[in-house]
Amino acid sequence: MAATIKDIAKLANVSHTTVSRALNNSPLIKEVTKRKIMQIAQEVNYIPNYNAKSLVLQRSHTIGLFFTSISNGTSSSFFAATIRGVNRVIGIEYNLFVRGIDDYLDYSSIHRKRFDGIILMSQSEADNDFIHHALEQEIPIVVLNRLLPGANLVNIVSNDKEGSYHAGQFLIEQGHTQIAIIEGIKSFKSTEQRRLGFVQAMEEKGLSIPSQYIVGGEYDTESGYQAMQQLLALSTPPTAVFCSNDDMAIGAMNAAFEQGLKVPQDLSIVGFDDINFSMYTNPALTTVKRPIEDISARGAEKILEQIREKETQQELIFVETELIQRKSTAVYSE
Amino acid sequence: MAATIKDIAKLANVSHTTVSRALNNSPLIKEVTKRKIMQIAQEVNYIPNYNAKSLVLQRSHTIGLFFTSISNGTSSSFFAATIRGVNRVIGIEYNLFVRGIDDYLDYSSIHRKRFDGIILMSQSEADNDFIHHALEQEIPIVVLNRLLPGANLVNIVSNDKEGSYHAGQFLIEQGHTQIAIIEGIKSFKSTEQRRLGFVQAMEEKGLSIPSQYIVGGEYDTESGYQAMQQLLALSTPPTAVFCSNDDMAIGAMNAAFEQGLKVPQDLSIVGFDDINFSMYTNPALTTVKRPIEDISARGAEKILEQIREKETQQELIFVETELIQRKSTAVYSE
DNA sequence: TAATTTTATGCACACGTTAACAAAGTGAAT
DNA sequence: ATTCACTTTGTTAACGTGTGCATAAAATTA
Repeated sequence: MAATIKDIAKLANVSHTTVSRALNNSPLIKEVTKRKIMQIAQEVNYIPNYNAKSLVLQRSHTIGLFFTSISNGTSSSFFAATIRGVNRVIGIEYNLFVRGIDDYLDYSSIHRKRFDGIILMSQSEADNDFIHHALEQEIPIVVLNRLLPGANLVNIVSNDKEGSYHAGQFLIEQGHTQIAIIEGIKSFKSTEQRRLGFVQAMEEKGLSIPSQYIVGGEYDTESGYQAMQQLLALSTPPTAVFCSNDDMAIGAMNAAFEQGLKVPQDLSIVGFDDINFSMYTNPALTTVKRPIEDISARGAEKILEQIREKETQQELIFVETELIQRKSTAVYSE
Repeated sequence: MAATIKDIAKLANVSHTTVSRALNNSPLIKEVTKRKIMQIAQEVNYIPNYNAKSLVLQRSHTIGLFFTSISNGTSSSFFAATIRGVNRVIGIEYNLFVRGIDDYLDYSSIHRKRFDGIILMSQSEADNDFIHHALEQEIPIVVLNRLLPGANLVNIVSNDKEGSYHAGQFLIEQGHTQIAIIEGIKSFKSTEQRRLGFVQAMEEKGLSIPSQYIVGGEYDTESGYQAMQQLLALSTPPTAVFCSNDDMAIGAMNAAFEQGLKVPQDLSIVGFDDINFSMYTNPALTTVKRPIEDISARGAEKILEQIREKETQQELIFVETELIQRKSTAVYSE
């Protein structure tokens, strides 16, 4: 059915090698022949067989975009932004392959022949095995979102620690002293980074954080809701809460409303990420913006670069975060 | 580097043919040999080369998940839910390939050899060319989300018309008579269906819809916000608004708040989709639930079925929608 | 034991492409 | 005209796997 280079060869009265060369624009072929062959290829609607190509060239034309998990702890907006960013950069000559690491029982199917390169949106230390495997297989890899100091790969991360430091600092500047934090999934690196930045801001100003003011969440809305309920049940509830992501901040806001509290008059709330909806919550959410889509796009550029240049580079790229002040925070007043 | 069946053949002192058969569990091979070969394959950590396999078997082990567009008009939650649903069903022996149709200038690279099957989350009539192309290439395809009557494919759609009919009916039952609709992207089929259902509800009760009460949006939050501004600027603004999706409903709510209106006391708002956040808006959004993830999962099951049975079936599956009553709607009171 | 059937294995080619090497053609310099 | 260099094309094998057909080995039957 579908035409092959051999079919074209017959029509053009040349060998299939010549056709192959012509189509790959090899300088070995005379211009006239080249044009004739191109012409015929057009006419028979020739489409190269990528499996054959991949087999002989030992390349897959596939880029793997992996997440720690697709179903757990990856919010929709985060997930979508990542794919959008990568998709923007990767041309259609590449297959874009999307999976969660936790779908794999073992990594034997992850190897060089199947992936020209891997982009990993990494959220958990549990990914280390996967990364190790990829490096072992000598698959070019860029890891996004989670800092891996010293590893021989391209690493692009947002400066979460600094971001949450600014968030904490901001709340203090607003006169708050009773400030709580709702954390993300325990095993996620981002959870740790965001706590660290927050704690640093507190300590610098000599504020202590009672242990009841540090409460765990799961990065989803429901868990933010529950965490806030917990905080509000305390004998001295906080006057401001820093949430480790926007999803939880939205849940937290709801819990506050349910108790009849007003945000920001009675309670200030800060989120993290600046997802699409943050601008449209009521009140609009003050949050730390983290440019996921850009990070992903840069990751994609980097992986293409590595594939082109056929050498793995080591690089650490920090992307800055930015505090977006909206309406969910206010100056503390007794 | 990586072991091939020939390597195993040498180690086992058999031909590569025997190895191939053994690994494919052919009944031609003696149990003992089979076990021996399996054993060795394990030891050398054999991984089949899918390019070679695909080349000879004429199958790609790839399932394409296509969207009308990845960047325009596809909301994050919708996008993520779709991928989650498909991902849940498709085993890791398949490549899951994700792309937007609008990334393609022409469809020459979409052919049988490259895709065992295609799942299309279709939103626009502009997709018809693509569908036609797939059918022509005899690629098994299931189309989700958009009704294609009579086409020779599996078609899974939510009953949007009925859903919005119920939404309209509900608002009328609440005593509203001045009801507006904020529509989605013009070229999207869902836009039409949702309008149709809504209009039907109105007409059945003898309510007319003034043309100013039908206002266009783009399915994103910002456009819902603007559309609502438009409505509120009218000399007689509506007392209830049906929004063609939740994203726009959230934008609309914000516009209302900005004008000092209270939802639902001054204005009732209904959305469509029941995205994650709908439960957490303030007030929580009354909306029509559409089970995207389930639709996608069923689509994935269907495509696998078609691939297994090697015959394209024609089937139309309707998935019911459900009105979820929350707090953004109230009985009309003058 | 010989003939026949059944079972297990191997040979050789195919899938569609690229590439090293060989060969033929072209033109210029001697 | 002969040699040489260069340009263009063809021959052949290779990538890793599956399969029709031939064949060898084993089991069954006569």
